Amino acid sequence: MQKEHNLSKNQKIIFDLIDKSGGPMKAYSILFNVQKKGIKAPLQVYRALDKLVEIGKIHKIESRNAFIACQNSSCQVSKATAFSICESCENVSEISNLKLSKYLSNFSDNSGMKYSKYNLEFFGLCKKCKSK
Amino acid sequence: MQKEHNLSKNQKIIFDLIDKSGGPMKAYSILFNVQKKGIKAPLQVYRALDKLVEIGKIHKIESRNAFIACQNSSCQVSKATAFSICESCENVSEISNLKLSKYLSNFSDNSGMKYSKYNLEFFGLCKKCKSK
DNA sequence: AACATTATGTAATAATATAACATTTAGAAG
DNA sequence: CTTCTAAATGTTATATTATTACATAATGTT
Ligand SMILES: [Zn+2]
Ligand SMILES: [Zn+2]
Ligand SMILES: [Zn+2]
Ligand SMILES: [Zn+2]
Repeated sequence: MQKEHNLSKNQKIIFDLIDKSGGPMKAYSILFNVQKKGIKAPLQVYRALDKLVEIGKIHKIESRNAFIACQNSSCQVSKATAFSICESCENVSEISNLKLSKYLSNFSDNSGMKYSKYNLEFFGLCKKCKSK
Repeated sequence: MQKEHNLSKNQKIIFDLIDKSGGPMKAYSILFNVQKKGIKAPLQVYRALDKLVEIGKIHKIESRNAFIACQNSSCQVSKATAFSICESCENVSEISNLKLSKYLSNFSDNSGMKYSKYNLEFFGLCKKCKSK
């Protein structure tokens, strides 16, 4: 089970916005959208984002510098993330696949390194974009 | 086999620098290092980086906004990349593991999406940093 | 109440990346 | 060789993403 976190005021505003958007959002787009709620500065946004990432409520899509609400309810997801990204419409969704996550969480090579975290991004064309 | 690409002047300067560094380099650090060779503007660096990424001579480490020379000689590597990143010393190395790359290249879920590319980043502590 | 931790507010600035436009170089085609 | 085209370069300006520094306020713990 995921630990319950009581989000602070700014964290809640920003999480709700991202969550409702249903897709990835960029920091300055978030900023623009929450200015009417009193959040005026980039740092306020980035601080909330940092915290939300830390507790696994959102994830950063590294290749896009964007943030998406976690679509997964299981534990550990913030340390083991996988996404599919459409290179045409930029639709992003979180992949929830037990076999994949087990495979990657247990992965080890001959480097002597024990991995505590991974992030995987798949790229391609989504159904819609493929049929165009 | 990888197609031979004749690198242009700027591309060669920048590739050689990254390659010799042995690790990831950031764009503006590259810029600083090649200014004595006549490359004066960020765009000159980014254009060379774009091309080098495109042809697979370097890869971008998305979580670090840094670029590393490909340590892999096999084909298709630019569409199927995996890295291990030490969160303490920031050492990065490219993972070359046939089983892993086969597993991921063949991965498909129920989204109806056919993936043409992926990038995987593992995080942890390298041998050195673990023993400190 | 005292203390520590977390969150907030604000301004300035750093770091990363692209747009727009002019020019040059290198290949391919005739 | 000449013409055409694609790729690469040069330059200036600007857009986008993210952090530093410092002051204050709210929250939780002992
Ligand atoms: Zn998630
Ligand atoms: Zn699409
Ligand atoms: Zn490679
Ligand atoms: Zn290390």
